[in-house]
Amino acid sequence: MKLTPLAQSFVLHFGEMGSRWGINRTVGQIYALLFVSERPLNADEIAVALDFSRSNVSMGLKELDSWKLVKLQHLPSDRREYFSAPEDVWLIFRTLADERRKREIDPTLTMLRDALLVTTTNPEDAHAQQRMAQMHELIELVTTWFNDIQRLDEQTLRQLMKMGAAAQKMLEFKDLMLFKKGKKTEQ
Amino acid sequence: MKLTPLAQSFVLHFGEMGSRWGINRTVGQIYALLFVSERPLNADEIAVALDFSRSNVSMGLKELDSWKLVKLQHLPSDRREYFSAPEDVWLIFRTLADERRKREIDPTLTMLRDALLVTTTNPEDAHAQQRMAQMHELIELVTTWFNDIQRLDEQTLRQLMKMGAAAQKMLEFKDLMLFKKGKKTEQ
DNA sequence: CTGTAATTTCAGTAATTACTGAAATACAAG
DNA sequence: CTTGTATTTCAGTAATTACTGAAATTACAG
Repeated sequence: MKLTPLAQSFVLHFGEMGSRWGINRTVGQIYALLFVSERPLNADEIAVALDFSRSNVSMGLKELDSWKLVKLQHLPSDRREYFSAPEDVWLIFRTLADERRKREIDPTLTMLRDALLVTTTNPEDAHAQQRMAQMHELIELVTTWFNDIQRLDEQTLRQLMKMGAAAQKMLEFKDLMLFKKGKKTEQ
Repeated sequence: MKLTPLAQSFVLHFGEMGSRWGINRTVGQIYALLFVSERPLNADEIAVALDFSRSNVSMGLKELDSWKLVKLQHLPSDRREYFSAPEDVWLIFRTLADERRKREIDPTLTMLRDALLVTTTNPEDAHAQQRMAQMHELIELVTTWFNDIQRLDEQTLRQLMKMGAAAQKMLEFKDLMLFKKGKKTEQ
């Protein structure tokens, strides 16, 4: 298995970018390789293509698996495990977003909620709590919204995004629609 | 400068979470401290409060500055520089999102565009390019949209987000509104 | 079962990243 | 200019994280 220069540069780029996230170089490269590959690859093929040790590949795949980013399958009369990235880039995006929320946002929300429950007399703490409340509200709002958006089917999502700034215009029309008709106003 | 247990746990949490991003523990803690602080702090105060070396604080502040996340000011008849986090959490959020886009998304878009310009005969490369095109389209769509959304003023944004899943409902009404009236349909 | 191929684990080591203290620089005030 | 205080830089070191090869474990065909 030899990489073409095109695939090579894609893979290397993802290795670099990987480091800018929490994800490491190895994992980034492995995923990039699976992503552009025409067919599922087994661990040895990956190790050869990227020139990593077999065990490093094993650990990388385990990591990707924990992110639910790889599909695992077997080929007829071949005991080895074959890995691939999902065809659907939207699915990949959602999976990534979900997993990152779980790991990077949820713990913070929990911490903030706990901190806000503490009763305090100290004016310094009172201010800190006020700040935490602001942060909590923002995060909650953004993640809930993002969550809602994410649930939409791809077609709708695509339309929604293509509309982009038109969203504001829609909001101006909001009152003309169902929302204000007898229902209590938002915010 | 002595931290209360409440501030302490907030600061420590941000140190930990920092590592899950690219940002390091020191920088995370410094920002958390500035965020909850009632008043701007100078570098020495930060060093004492967090028990870091003065030079480490200097580097951390430099890093935060490169993210445009801190405000710098001087107090009357005090030569030292005082740092603070913006009051407005939305502003912080936007700044963070902008900067992350610049650092983590834009380089990838550039790489993808370059890779897609390469003309190739190889069927392996053809497939790789197809995959890269999918990825490129997705990223472009999501970031453009996010960009548009971000430009809205806070009030509108807040409404928009509170509506959440109602967005889908709005889309169903789309055709009743201006959009289809003589204009070419999207997508 | 047994034997073999596939995979994972893990202790040791390499590589990277974070942090410190000392020295250099900046600059306001006399 | 000189002095004193604030800040940054940077070389060396500490701490963390990534990676490897060997050994252990697992999977499964015969």
